[in-house]
Amino acid sequence: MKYDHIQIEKKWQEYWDKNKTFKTPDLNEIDKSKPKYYVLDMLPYPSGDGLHVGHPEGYTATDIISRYKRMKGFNVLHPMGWDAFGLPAEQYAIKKEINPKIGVEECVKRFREQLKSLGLSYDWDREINTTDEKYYKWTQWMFLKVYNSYFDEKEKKAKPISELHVPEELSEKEKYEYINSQRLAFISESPVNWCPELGTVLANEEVPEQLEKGFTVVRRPMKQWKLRITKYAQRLLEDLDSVNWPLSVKKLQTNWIGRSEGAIVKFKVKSKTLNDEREIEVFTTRPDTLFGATYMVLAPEHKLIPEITTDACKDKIEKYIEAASRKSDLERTELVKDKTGEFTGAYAINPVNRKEIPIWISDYVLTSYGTGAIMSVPGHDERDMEFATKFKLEIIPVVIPEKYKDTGIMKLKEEGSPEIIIAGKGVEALHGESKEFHDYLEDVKNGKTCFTDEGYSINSGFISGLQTGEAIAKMNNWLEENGLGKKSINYKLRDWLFSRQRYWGEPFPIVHFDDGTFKSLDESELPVTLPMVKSYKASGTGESPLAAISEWVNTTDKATGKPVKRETNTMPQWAGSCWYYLRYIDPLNDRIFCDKEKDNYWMPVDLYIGGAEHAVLHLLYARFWHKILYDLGYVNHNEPFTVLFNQGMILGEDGVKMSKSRGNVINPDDVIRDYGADSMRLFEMFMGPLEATKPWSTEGIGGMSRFLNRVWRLVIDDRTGEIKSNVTNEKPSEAELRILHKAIKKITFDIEDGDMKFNTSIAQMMIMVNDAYKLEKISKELIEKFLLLLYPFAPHFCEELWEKLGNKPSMQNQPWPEWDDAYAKNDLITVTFSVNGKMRSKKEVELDTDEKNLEQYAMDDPIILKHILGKDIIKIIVVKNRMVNIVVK
RNA sequence: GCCCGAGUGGCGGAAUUGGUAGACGCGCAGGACUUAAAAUCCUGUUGCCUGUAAGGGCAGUAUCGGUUCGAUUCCGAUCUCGGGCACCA
Repeated sequence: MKYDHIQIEKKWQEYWDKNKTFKTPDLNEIDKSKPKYYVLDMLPYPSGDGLHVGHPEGYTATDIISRYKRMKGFNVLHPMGWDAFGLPAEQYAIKKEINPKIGVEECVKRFREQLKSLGLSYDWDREINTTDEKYYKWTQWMFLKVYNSYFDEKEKKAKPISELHVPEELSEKEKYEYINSQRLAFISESPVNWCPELGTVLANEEVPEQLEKGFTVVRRPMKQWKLRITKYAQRLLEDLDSVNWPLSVKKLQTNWIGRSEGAIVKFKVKSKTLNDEREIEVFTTRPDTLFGATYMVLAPEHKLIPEITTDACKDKIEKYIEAASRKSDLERTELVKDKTGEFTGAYAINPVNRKEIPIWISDYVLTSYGTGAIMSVPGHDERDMEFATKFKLEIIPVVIPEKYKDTGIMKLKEEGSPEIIIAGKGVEALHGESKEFHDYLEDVKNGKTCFTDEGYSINSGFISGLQTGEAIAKMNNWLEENGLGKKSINYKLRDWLFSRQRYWGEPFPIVHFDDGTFKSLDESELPVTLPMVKSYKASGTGESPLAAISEWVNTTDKATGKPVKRETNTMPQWAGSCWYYLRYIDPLNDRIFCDKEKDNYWMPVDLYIGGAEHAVLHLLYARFWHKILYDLGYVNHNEPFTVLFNQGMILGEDGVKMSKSRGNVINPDDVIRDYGADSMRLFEMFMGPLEATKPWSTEGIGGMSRFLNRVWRLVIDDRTGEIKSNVTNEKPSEAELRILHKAIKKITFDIEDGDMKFNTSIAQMMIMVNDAYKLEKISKELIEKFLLLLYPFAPHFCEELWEKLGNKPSMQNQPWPEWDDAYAKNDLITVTFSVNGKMRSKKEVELDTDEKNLEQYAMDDPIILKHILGKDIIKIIVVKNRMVNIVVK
């Protein structure tokens, strides 16, 4: 009987299902003396197209680890579920003209079948679906927790809003507003990323992906829900140190959070339109360049603009603001290389030298970063220089590179007049002495050179002559002493835009009163379910389709009996996946999202595998939610995922990304039908390290199927289907033990080291099989041990042979084999002999032959003798168990 | 422009820590079995030069240079590709 993958895989999948082989018992039934291991795959989004070959790659890796860890005696949690709210599911449903709920059911069914056909060892009793109301009830519950919390600046953590100190003297309305302004979930009216094609707003993190798909994204002021993730910027940054994640992902998150240290500086405004003096605050990372600030620029959205603009400039300014507001982000950045701007007619006073400097507006200053205003130091900032050159604004060099330190600073310090290099004596003094330095200063003044690095201050009064670091420190002190500014830290990270104007998402547990106020629902009123409707297409007006369903929107406030309208925005796709890993731990609990004791046992996740595309989106959001839950005491750990691993992409056979339009998509169903799930699993692991991007190969998987057939025929007689006659019950011979123990050692190391390089494990198994074929007879014990090694990789195949050899299923209960170094090591080792570093000869010697003998062997070697004949031996290097190198002249 | 990561045969990829470059697989070539094919098994497979042959020589891990007895591995510069960020003051 030949190896029949279709029949065998079906048989064992049914067996595992029926016997619940991979069920993880509830906490009170578990043997707690064993260590735990939580292996998690990133929650898949079931699409209409089904799986592609990229999905099983990561899933196979986690499956290997799961099966291995169970054999090693761990309690393993290895669950699977579905992330199904959001745009793709909704777009799919629109295309098919069905309700998304129906569409999701279809896709999930298909995905589940496909995953099962891969023989993955999930505990299917813990399956979750983010669109199930029993699930999203808790997503809404968590939103309430976020909404009903504020961030305590002293303790740097979230606390219940009931603990917030509200000033007594405020009126009721002011109190309401004050509390709302402190909540971690809040409504804000600000420019957001509006995507007209999708009819919804997008989070900053989502914009690049949609632009890549060819959608447009424009800035548009809208009232939206946001989550105050910025309060957690510092913790999200710091705690990256405590997790074992790929450096690239840490780097990505670090850049996204974008911490920068600097100072806030206050500039007084001098304007004809104002009687009192107003102040403009700016953020700068280089307070040492304050003496070089020759003008200011405000973002077009800056609040002070209407107040300070002079009548003469009003028209032009208003026009500019109008034009800027209509530009998309893309237009404001990439497409427009030329700087634009307008003069307000107003001036500010540079606090360090009392100089009057003009105030401009320009869209190169972003309203959402820092204070929305900058001081311009054109000599030392490329953007400022570009602007200054275009509008003919003054440029003063205030920092010089290290190489001019001596010619510049030292010399002038001796003369006691460090700050007058530009005019008068300073320049005179330099003439003839250092033309190069003089030319450098001229280039800066003329806008030809821009020096943005650190160096030494010049033309800067009390900080002239200081190195940048010292200059910054001294300036910061000066600012603080004079009440003109202070040290400050800024982050690029913005608050998370949390509402979408679409149907297919979690409704907010919020209701609005007629007077414009709103309140959250009580926990007992959850879940707020999505109404089943016919038309759920995006209205495109900026309003959710839910707004049109009056019988859903209009309801009554439980507490007051007043008529209220439900919030009609829905939550973004990421909401459900922010906490799913907690639900797996306690999926049926209807009292709480996850029992705290169970959380304490299973969390944190020991291994988390998924694609790199989630580096900032999901992984940042999930960490943020987890920290809030931690602060409020619902979970026991600060970070959810201890180890993260990114699997690489699988490309088409042509070496480019798989896509329908290219026609290079490989369907796993076909592969499993033709070669079997075991061959596919093995091949995906054999293609290369898990993290690498690598092309698919149909011929390659044929080779893997050949390998399994070779193993099969090693044991089974093809014609009779019986165990082959040369398989004996004798103990393995020494030769057999040698090939076995080497393989056990290699494979155990490969799995344990966490590099996810299973290609070498499989190579080792192939070597073992090749060696076994050379034996006259084979011990049954050897084959059984080999099957245990192969089992995590090709489980159906191994279960079948295991059973055929007379053993009881399942192999899952067998312990992982141990190796003995006495057999894993080679007794004989090949040592190479080199002359002048060039390998000339080699010899087999016993392991650990001492250096003296090795040297003697080399000197006795006729080939070596030939190469050193008639030459002087300068040096002999001997490395035990490796080589001898003779240096001659 | 800035920040990561990677460049090894025809291809995917191996090479503890600086110590035999190319494990294992694919492909290809030759052979065995077969009436034939498929399947299977065996042999060979970095390039160039040399030899009837066994063999021998030289070059070779993107390029150039450095450290070293010895470099795919360490250091410096350059090139190419992939990923991320991009007026963040």
